[in-house]
Amino acid sequence: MRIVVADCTVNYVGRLTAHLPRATRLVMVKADGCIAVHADGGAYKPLNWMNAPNTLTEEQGRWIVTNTKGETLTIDLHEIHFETTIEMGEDPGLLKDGVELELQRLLSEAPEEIEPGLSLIRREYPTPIGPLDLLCRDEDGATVAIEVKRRGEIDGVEQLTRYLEFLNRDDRLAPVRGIFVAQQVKPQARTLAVDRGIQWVEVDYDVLRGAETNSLRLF
Amino acid sequence: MRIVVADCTVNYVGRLTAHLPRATRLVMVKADGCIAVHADGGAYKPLNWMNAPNTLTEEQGRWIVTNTKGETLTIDLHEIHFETTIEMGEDPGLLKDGVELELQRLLSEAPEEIEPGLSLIRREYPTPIGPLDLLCRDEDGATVAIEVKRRGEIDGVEQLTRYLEFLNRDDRLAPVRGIFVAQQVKPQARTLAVDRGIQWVEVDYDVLRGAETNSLRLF
DNA sequence: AGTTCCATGTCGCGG
DNA sequence: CCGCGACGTGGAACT
Repeated sequence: MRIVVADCTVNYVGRLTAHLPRATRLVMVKADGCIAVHADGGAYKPLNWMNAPNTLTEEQGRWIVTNTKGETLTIDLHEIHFETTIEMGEDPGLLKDGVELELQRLLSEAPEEIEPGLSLIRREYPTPIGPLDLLCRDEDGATVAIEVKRRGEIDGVEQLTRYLEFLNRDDRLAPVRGIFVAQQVKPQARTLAVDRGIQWVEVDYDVLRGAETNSLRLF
Repeated sequence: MRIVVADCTVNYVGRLTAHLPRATRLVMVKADGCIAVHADGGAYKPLNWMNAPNTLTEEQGRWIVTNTKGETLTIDLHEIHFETTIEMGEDPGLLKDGVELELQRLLSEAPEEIEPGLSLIRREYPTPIGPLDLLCRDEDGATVAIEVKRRGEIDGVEQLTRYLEFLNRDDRLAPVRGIFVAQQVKPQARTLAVDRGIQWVEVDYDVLRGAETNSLRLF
């Protein structure tokens, strides 16, 4: 990794046009070739950047970075305050736990947390427009399509609507009703869901994990 | 800005749980207090981070960063290879040009570029599911709902469809027809729009800017 | 390569 | 501060 702190002017021309007036900033060049220009504030996002793969051309005090999509990042280095290059080696990578897939797994093991009497038919039920998160049966034997999100927004309701349209054409399943499940369902998503005749349910991640722990304790 | 290159182990507990095994990485602490841990690859996004505002506690070889939401980032620094602190001063900020809002503004000032005879009723017209970009009246006095995108894709057509559903329930406005406007309308979006009885129009950003310049020249 | 969809999304604006 | 939508969204998984 190469680190340069310098007074610089930056211009980006590509999906939009952006300009950075002269100031002191950190320019970071990673081993994969990606470049980021950071100010001393403003969260982790750089002011300007160019992802790999790209081509870096170094002229007299000017770096020109281009990619295959015809985007260009030009960095004029007026005065370099500091520069170093450090060998870091491969990174073993990040381990994550607690994202949407995990929520789906927990719910597939405890569908009654969504609605009493609900039982799982299949997780990731395949349809021509993609897999439905959970296909269930309710206590009356009717089919229920469930879309799981961490945060429930309008997009998710649209997605479930498309699944329902398709599933209701299958005579072996129809009529199918939908439940939109999320840790938090946004007001607009609620409005749209109700308008479409879709129920929405909020679930608590910690409660679900607790439920799992409890059921494991039974063994 | 403080820059530390070190062998480190990192743990994040918050919206999810994440763990980084020991390896050499760059730790960046900005003036506003935000912290980012970068590997030597993987685009501009850090492996782990904590935005400002937060509290950094430094113990013996261990940094503990917490924020008001109860999230915690723990960085164990096993061996520091390099460290420096640099004063950068305020950044004058980024100047952008060519994004959606600008396009919407230009069109609100020249709706006839979308369709001859069109006049603006209101920009950002409020509806229960969000603001409609432009509400207009055509030369016959009929209401027209307009959704503006930089790149016209299916999502945008879906969005306009939802607005039309709601607007057409309002007797003071109905019947309302829709026009989908973008610099470029993708084939799939065109198909869906036509299928829904929605017109689509491509506009040229440079022409719109030219139109603005011309109208300014009249004064 | 193109498409779809998640994300500790982040960011900015308006209520 | 919350809600909402754009973003040079980025990035990964899958076709």
